[in-house]
Amino acid sequence: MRIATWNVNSVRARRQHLLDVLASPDAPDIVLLQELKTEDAGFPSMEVQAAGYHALVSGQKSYNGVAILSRAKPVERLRGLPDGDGDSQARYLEAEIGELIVACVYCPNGNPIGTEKFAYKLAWMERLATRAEAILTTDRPAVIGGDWNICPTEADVWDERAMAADALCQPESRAAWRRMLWQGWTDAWRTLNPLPVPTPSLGYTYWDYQAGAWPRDNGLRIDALLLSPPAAERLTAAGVNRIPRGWDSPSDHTPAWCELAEAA
DNA sequence: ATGGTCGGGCTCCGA
Repeated sequence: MRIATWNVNSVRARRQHLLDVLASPDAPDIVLLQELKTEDAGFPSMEVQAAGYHALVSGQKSYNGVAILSRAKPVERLRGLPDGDGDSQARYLEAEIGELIVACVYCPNGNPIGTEKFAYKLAWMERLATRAEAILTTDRPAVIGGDWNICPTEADVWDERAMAADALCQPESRAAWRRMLWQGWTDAWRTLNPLPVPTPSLGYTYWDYQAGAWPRDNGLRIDALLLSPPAAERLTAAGVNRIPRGWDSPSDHTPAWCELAEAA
């Protein structure tokens, strides 16, 4: 079973790119999408269904928005993190697909640091950690995947100094990431590409639109799939599909994926 | 060289 995550930066602008990914020979069985930037009505449900996928969509006008696509029918478990106190940002969607629990996250960016946006980022990650702990206690195979807007380590960025003031690379952001690992989540890509890696850029999933970041390969690894222990036991492969980032008018992110063996 | 580029929706915000 192949599971992918992809921040499409507007599903309407990237409709054909999405359909091309879904129609490829190595298309994932489950796809987690972020930054739909549209209400549910703007999601290309008919075309996605015609491509062979069910879709759960949590859209929002202009900003955010997440979706879970699956060849097998997903059953919704949760829409939005608990304890949001009126939080209306569409950043979390959780479902079960058979025994597998799947959560799609679009974690807050948090820039610029020192503002309420950064405080919101950290508070949101706290709420996510609480939910993640609850998922772990089910002892079921589970995946939390998405755009984490956190660069986990210096090895996950092309130039640590250039990003030193960025919310994605702050110690508090990285601590929020490590907390997930300490809970017991396995970073699929990093586990199969342990440090030190010969070519760190093979893990990059995001390249800024500006300053020639893509042709210079000035990227970051900020999109990732975390596996609960029963899912991690089944991990057989992980990778980044760089091809869509090279298409015309691309998203600034490209899909990251992992492969789980079928349950014994 | 302290810039640059996207998408959405509207004259600016978020990334």
